[in-house]
Amino acid sequence: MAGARRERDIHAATLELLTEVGYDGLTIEGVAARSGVNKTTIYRWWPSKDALLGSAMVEADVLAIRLPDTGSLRGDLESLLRQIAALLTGPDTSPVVTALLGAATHRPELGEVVRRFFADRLGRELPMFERAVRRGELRDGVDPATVMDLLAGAVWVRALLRGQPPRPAYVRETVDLVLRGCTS
Amino acid sequence: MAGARRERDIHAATLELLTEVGYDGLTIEGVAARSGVNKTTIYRWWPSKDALLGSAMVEADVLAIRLPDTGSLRGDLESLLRQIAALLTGPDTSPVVTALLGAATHRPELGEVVRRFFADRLGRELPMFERAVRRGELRDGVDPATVMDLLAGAVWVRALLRGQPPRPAYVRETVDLVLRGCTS
Amino acid sequence: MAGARRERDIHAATLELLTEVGYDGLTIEGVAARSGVNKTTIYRWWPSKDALLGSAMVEADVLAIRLPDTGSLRGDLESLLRQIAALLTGPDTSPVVTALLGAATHRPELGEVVRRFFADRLGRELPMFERAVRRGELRDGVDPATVMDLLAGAVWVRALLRGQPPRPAYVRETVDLVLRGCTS
Amino acid sequence: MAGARRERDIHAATLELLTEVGYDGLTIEGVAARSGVNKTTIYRWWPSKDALLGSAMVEADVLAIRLPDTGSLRGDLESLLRQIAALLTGPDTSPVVTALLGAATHRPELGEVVRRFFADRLGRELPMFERAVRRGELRDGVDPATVMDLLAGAVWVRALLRGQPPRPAYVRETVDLVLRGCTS
DNA sequence: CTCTAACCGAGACGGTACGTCGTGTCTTCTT
DNA sequence: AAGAAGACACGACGTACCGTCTCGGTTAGAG
Repeated sequence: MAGARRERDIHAATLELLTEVGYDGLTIEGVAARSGVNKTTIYRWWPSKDALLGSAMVEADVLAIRLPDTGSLRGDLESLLRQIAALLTGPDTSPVVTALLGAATHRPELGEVVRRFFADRLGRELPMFERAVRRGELRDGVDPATVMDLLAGAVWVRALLRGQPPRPAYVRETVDLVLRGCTS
Repeated sequence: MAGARRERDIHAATLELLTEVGYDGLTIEGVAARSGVNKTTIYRWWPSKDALLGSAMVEADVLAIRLPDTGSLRGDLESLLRQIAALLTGPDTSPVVTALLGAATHRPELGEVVRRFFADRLGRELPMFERAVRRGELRDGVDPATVMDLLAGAVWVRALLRGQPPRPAYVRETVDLVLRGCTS
Repeated sequence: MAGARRERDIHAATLELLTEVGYDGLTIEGVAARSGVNKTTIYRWWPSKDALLGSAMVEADVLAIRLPDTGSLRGDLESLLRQIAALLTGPDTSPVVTALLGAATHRPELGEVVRRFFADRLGRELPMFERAVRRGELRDGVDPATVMDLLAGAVWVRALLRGQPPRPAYVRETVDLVLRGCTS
Repeated sequence: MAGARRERDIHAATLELLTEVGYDGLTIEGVAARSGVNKTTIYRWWPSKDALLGSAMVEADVLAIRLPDTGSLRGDLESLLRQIAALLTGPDTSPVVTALLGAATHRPELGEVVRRFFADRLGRELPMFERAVRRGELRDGVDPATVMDLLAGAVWVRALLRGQPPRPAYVRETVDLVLRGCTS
């Protein structure tokens, strides 16, 4: 049963190299060399580069988001969005996150990791919306998932497809627009 | 200046292979074999797989969107979103589009293609918003780019990150939510 | 000192595999799998594939020759040669024997096994020649070792280097030629 | 059509390494490194280690034998045998020759090389026997192939299986014995 | 209607990484 | 004491593409 003895070393090397050389520059041989482990050892435990990346990311909790509780939905959403924007643009996190999300579109293995993560995060965000409903900040019939799609999607499009880091003003603007739609 | 005599063949083979075997399965050698052209001929004209892909996609106008004019902003936006959703999920288009957008995150060359495309499309969408302003469907101070970020981003997140094809009801819901925010 | 408890199983598996897949196809891992023994167990008792092969062959007495006593040197030699030819060409024995003799040329360990075997067999053949001397079938000054070199060598060259199985007529011819030289 | 540009380098490296590290120590990667050629280049032209070895040996004419014409069959045969003995025991040639002959027993590809060589050499030796017949040194009904089998086989058995280099006295003894059988 | 420049095919190559197999070693746990 | 179980470093395997180079042909438009 057991598992790889040097798993931590291997995961660490994987993420280091990912940030340094990017998804395509990342090779199993490179990870082996960096982690001081033999190539075959990696193949023993992970069937593919993607599987390795996936487990490294899960273990490292790369996409971790602190769930805010600021007292208002507006504050909570702005906090969330700023964190997402930081993940997508921060020098440390951006290579890893974009690699993951980029590859997820054509790599079933990583797609699954991402889907699981999004489902899980949505579950953890629900209380935020429940608090908002109790405070009367949200009219009935608004699906939290849709709200998160809109806001996270906007930041994502801005940062990665338009190539414009989402600044605080932009975050406020999008949250404001969506919140108006959620109350009116 | 000129250009490759067999450019059309090569572009066609590129897109065919892209849909068949995906971004990573796509190789210059494969394109050469499929298009009946020698490998060196491809290298003569395109410095990289991404450059080739980029030019093939531009030429094929893969991301083409018909700009609607339905008489109402709601109708226009729903039409746009449905088209985007179709691109992201259609059996013919999805492999190409996701390959492009996935690779764009870590491939400067393709990122540039995407950014240019988005900027251009936004420009072509502006008249739609100007008509809406004239019709009084949009309060002042709403940035069309932000609206498109929100809506396109939501569809994108749904389709590619959550793995749930955006159905018509979802499209209506998001447009409704955003439009409420645009008028209130 | 002791010895492996499962030595017989291991030896059996070794020879089976040798006949099935040949010298180069024979692997320690294969022997372990076939004999139901752990790889480390084999390494505990034999330092190398060759050592294992050597001991398996010695134990199995693969090169065993019945020493004939037909009443005449001609009959004795023909009997011996036929046995050698059978060893070199028989479907069961040939893979083992040729593996051993082939490897002996560049594997000290197996070379030693072979040399010991040849020396031993010569010793057991000597009485045959002594009987012949007593019967006056052999002039003085003929070295039995040379006679055996000539005859065994001829069969060996035929069978393995020329790729022509030595037929009975051939055996008779060579024995006749050498015997003429031994009496004249 | 063409062929490998660096064929000579590769063949040279092959034979050098064969003498230095033996048949089993010889690797394609080693040959590539020694010859300054890339591994794939070797695989482009030779499907296996054996094929490479075979062509290297054919080209190098490793088993070359000068055909003597001393005026007597005895002289011719002694010359031949001394050459064979030298091939089998000389510091330069022995590794190559024993590797070839050892591997020939279980490597079809090399077996074919050896068989072709022996057939060819026998053809070139025939005139020697025809001269002997004309001189009356050979009775009718003696097959030259058998004579060569006996003599070459004896030297071979001595050198490689008994591990005793065949000295001149031994060569004379075997030739004498066989020649007696050929005339009586 | 040629001639010349642009383009192409072919063949060979050095190179990186792949994913696999087998080696021989080591430690720990089980009879 | 012997063996089973599992992890490992290591070396080589044979393969796929990469990107580059040289050489010799083909094509097609400008003179």
